[in-house]
Formats: sequence, structure tokens, C-alpha cells
Amino acid sequence: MPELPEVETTRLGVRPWIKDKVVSGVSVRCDRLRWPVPDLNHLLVGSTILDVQRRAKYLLLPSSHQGTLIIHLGMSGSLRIAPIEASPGPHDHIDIRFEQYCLRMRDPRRFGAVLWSAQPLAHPLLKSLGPEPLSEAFDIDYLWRQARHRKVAIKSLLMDGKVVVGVGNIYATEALFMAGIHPNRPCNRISKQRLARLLEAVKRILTQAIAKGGTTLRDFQREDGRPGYFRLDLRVYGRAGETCHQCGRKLKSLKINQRASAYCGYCQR
DNA sequence: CGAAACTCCTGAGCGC
DNA sequence: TGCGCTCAGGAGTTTC
Repeated sequence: MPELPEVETTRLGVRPWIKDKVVSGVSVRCDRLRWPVPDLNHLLVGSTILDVQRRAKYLLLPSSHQGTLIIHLGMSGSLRIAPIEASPGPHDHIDIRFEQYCLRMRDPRRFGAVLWSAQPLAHPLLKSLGPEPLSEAFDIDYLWRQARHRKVAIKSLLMDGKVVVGVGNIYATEALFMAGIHPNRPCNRISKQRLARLLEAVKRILTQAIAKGGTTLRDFQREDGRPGYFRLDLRVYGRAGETCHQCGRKLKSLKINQRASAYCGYCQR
């Protein structure tokens, strides 16, 4: 599931291949993603991709045609650099072709999105997003202000894009374990000191995951097809019923927002 | 306003 | 061998 580390890994992998390159053609084999895919032929062909940027889990590809392509990978999306002659697989919905190769988007579950905007940061989907988790804006005073008056589960807060972006189920689960905080604990019942631990845990987990190319569970792959290796570092996610690495007790699981949340009932309070 | 339920989709894993 | 069921989950949308 692409979360911030997977999107950042994709950005870094893809950027050298398409930055400052001219789009020679586009194939949209399925235009029914989360929203209908716009007419990329008309928008992109002949233009130069000026950069590959990221805001939250959105990839932003500003084009010399006075607009920016916005790509979201949803749950199962991935981007690859593929030879033009390589025939597309069943869920390879979109090719953006360059002279020697193409940028190919695959998304089996089609929760992803491809959009076009003249002002991407002002786009309705992006304009109300919270701070980047690895930025200085995401600091303890900010998190404390967000948490102190709310009573939702702390895990819900971490996964709320209006509070902080990019933290999905995997990394929220791991950060809470690292900080020793129970995922279901109401946010207004966590001391500032413990919130500070959580803040550092979020930053550390995301930084480590980016360094390892993200987490590959099933669908995620890098631009060259390799997996990400952070899966080997997961300490609680997907391990309910197995043994806690810290105390040896059995990890439990509960549902928060219809999402599985593995935790250790002894190490996390 | 916040909070929770609902929604999109396909493949994996399971029981029989 | 294959059917039908449940589950996974990002995040926008709807409802209360």
C-alpha cells in the first residue's frame, strides 16, 4: 500500500528518467480510475515534464503546457519505467511515452487517480492537507494542539490527512508500537511528553522506510520492478497472533476505522 | 463543527 | 478443481 515512503521511493526512482524529457505519446487503456482520467494526449503530448515533486501521497508532474499532472497511487498503484515494446499487463492502465521508454502506471484495484490542474496546491484534494511529517512544521507544539482537545483514537489522528499527511496504516501501527502507545488511546489522554515520543517515532519510521525503498506487501514495486525492503523491519504490522519482539507476549489486533491495528497489550498503553 | 459509516475495486486465502 | 465467501485498505463523500 503506497504510503509516504513508497510514494517518495517512486518519485526518486522515476525522476531521473522523466525530468526534462519530452512526452512523445500517451496510451490510456482504462480511464476509469477513482475519477475519470482526463485527455492526456491533448494535455501532455509534445510537452516537457519539468520535475517530479510530491505533496502528501500525491506525485506532481509539472508540464511545460501550463499545468501539472497529479498522480495518486491509491492502494495498489505503482509506476514503472518500461521499454516501449514491452507489452502491458492486465492492469497496466496508462503509458506516458518518451523517446526510449515509457512511464507505465499499474493499478489493479483502481483506487488511484490521475488528474490535471493548473494550480495543483490549490486543488480541492490538496488544499486542506496537513503538514508533511518530515517537515519542521510537524513539531510537538503542533501535534499537542491537534491532540489535546480531541478524543478520537490516536491512530485515527495519525492517519488523518488534515492533521499530518502520508502516514497510513502500516507506519501508524509501527510508530505507535515504537512509542509504546496503545492505538485506541484517546488523543486527549496522552501526555505531551509521550506525544513527543510518538512524533519522533513517526519521523524515524518514515525516514528508515524511505532509506529501504518502502514496504512491499503485495503490489508495490519500484520503478525498475524491485520491491522495497522495509517489510523486513515491521515489528507489529501484520503480526497479530505472533510474538512481541520486546516482551515475548502475543500481539493482539483490533479494528480502528475499519482498519486492522496490531499492537502489544503489554508494551503499548 | 467532529466523528463514524459508507464507498470505490480486485486478488488472495479460505472452507467445502 | 473450482466455487463462493471474506478480507485488505486510501481517502473522499455522506450522514448524523
